[in-house]
Amino acid sequence: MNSPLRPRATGRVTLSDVAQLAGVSPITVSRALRGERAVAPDLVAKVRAAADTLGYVPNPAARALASGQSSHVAVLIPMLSNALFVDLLEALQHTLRQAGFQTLIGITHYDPSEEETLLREQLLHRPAGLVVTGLERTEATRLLIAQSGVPCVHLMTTDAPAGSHCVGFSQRDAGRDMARHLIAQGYRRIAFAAAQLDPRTLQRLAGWRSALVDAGLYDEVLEWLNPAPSSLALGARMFEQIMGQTPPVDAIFFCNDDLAQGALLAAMRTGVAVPQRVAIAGFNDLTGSDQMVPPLTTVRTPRAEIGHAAARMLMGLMQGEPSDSSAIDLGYTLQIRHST
Amino acid sequence: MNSPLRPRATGRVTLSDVAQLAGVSPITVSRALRGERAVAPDLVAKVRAAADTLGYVPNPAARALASGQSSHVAVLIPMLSNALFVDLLEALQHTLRQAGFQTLIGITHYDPSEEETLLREQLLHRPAGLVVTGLERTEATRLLIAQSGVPCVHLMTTDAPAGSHCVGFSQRDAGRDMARHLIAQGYRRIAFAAAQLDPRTLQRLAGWRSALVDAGLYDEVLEWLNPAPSSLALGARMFEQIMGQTPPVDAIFFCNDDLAQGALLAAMRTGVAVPQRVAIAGFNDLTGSDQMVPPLTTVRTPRAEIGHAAARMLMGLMQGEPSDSSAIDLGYTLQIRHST
DNA sequence: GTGTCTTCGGATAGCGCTATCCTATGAGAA
DNA sequence: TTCTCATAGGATAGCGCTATCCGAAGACAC
Repeated sequence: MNSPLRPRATGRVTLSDVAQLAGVSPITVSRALRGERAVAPDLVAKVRAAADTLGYVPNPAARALASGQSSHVAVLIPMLSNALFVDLLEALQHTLRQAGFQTLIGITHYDPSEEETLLREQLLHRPAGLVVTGLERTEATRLLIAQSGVPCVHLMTTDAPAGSHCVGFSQRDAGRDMARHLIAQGYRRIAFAAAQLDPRTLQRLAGWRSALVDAGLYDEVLEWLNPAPSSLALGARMFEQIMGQTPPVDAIFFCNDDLAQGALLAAMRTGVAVPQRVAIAGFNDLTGSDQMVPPLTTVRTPRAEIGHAAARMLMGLMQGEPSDSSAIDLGYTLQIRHST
Repeated sequence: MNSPLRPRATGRVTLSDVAQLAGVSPITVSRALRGERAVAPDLVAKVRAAADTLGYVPNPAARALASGQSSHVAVLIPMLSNALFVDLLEALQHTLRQAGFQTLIGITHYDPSEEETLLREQLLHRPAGLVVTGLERTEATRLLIAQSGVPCVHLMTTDAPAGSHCVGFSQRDAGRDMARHLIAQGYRRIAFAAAQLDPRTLQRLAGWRSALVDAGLYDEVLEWLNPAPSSLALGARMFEQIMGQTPPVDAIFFCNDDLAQGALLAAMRTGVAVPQRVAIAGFNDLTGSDQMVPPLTTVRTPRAEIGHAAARMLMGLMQGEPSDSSAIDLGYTLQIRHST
């Protein structure tokens, strides 16, 4: 009596097997298992039991083909060598995985055209959801996202344009608050040193600038902007350049901890006393910043929380939860240590 | 005349559209595009042209369903917060992407049972290939890999069991060579400090041990093993513990750069002269190690090369390239700097 | 009792591709 | 000439699931 009708070519347990065992039609099994439509409770139980006995697992490819939608979520982030995004990604993936979604990671290297390429590739796979970083992208990319109809969440920002969804915090406010902290500490020539110059960095710059302008301390020669990628080595180099400036700066706010750590090490090498001669502040509170000598003052950003929140928000959108546009602001905290 | 037969529900360009335009049957299009079987050159050209005009892109789900195989490669690595694996992954993904494969990343957190769970999940998606880290895993995992029939490459190791494929270098030899370097430098009480205690760390330990035994310098109290995850903070803590030991050690070989960097910072905080009072060596040559004060002596490991080689090897296997078992040894280089 | 509406199980028909078998054609051997 | 046999295109039949339409059965009002 063992399924004389179906030789079952691939050897895998299919929906029909479960249906046969449970004594219902395949479509009922599909519905019972997905909870897609009302199915009588006793039938659901019977189907579940049958699925368990047979060890049934749905075939994602078949599901994707029939429904026109995969269980993939494409995530586009600038870099994995930035610990910030690693933490974010782990949180995101963790939450999505529990709901049965696979995470596909694309690394844009801060390049909008690379982002566009990656997005096109990912869209072919009809992802169920999309997570992108920031708001700056090519017009074509924006259009692709909009026209694809795939729910999309933007990371690391809070100013959502109409119809879009964000999770992050205000980079600008964070930059301003750190600058204010330095001003409150009595520093008067506070440089801002940045690399990569991605949009979020520039927002921090804007925040720093507004604080300095408000305090009447702004001077454009205090802006040190370098488009090269961030690294400890670059931080060290920039530190040495900035220290050569006259009149001398008494504090440097680096746009991220990598640069700040490099600067701290350079200070040590060259015997510059921190924070006596010059104060140093960073951004992100990466691992190790608390271990520096002296421990680095920085801005703690809620990376894991952003990841979790983004995942939850996306899952809401994917379930068709209506929501015109929304932004979740998860804030930040100044982490004052001894380098300022 | 515009395809009166096919209302084309989804609106996407399908294989049949291309077939119609090219004036051949769908299966011929499939074959021409994949190069799966001999197709007349002029037909191939015609099909290619038709596909280009229509902007045809294959549907991965349909392909996966029909062929029973997806274009995914599952990659299981222990951690993304370890820069080593980030570099590896980027290289791997880069090479695989060019060949049209999607990379699905699973993070095991150095936990064999988590690896098993992840593998089961991934196998449901019938990946075309599999990349795993190291050789240590549960028996069930090993069996799953073997029975799945999915081509698999093992990273970061060179001693391949029969029928398996590896890309890496000899962790043991690298550990031994660093120990020998320290011995040659005149150090006599050389500690080995390790965290996480994953198999690769233990192989480095074995290498260190053999070098010390050979030199008659081995003493088991020189082994400092801590199962906690590696971090700068832990490196600092271990450094302080080790420095309290009598008779005093004159060199410490840390199993990775995170610990070593933490130790270097701790040395600076506590005013311990490196390398005069104690030499410090690390492993992996992570970014920043050259920026430390003093610059860290370490072992440069070919992470990106391993990623590329693994991708190429896997693609060979996926194309059915016969190969009983193989191992690619990409070596390592001692990176001698001023901390020793 | 009849009509309307809701609820829930099933039949049917694909989703877009590939595996497999089949057939037409022409080359080469006997 | 006749019989292989290799070559290359096509017809057919799914892969395993879900969308969609249908209809039976019960609830409720009039």
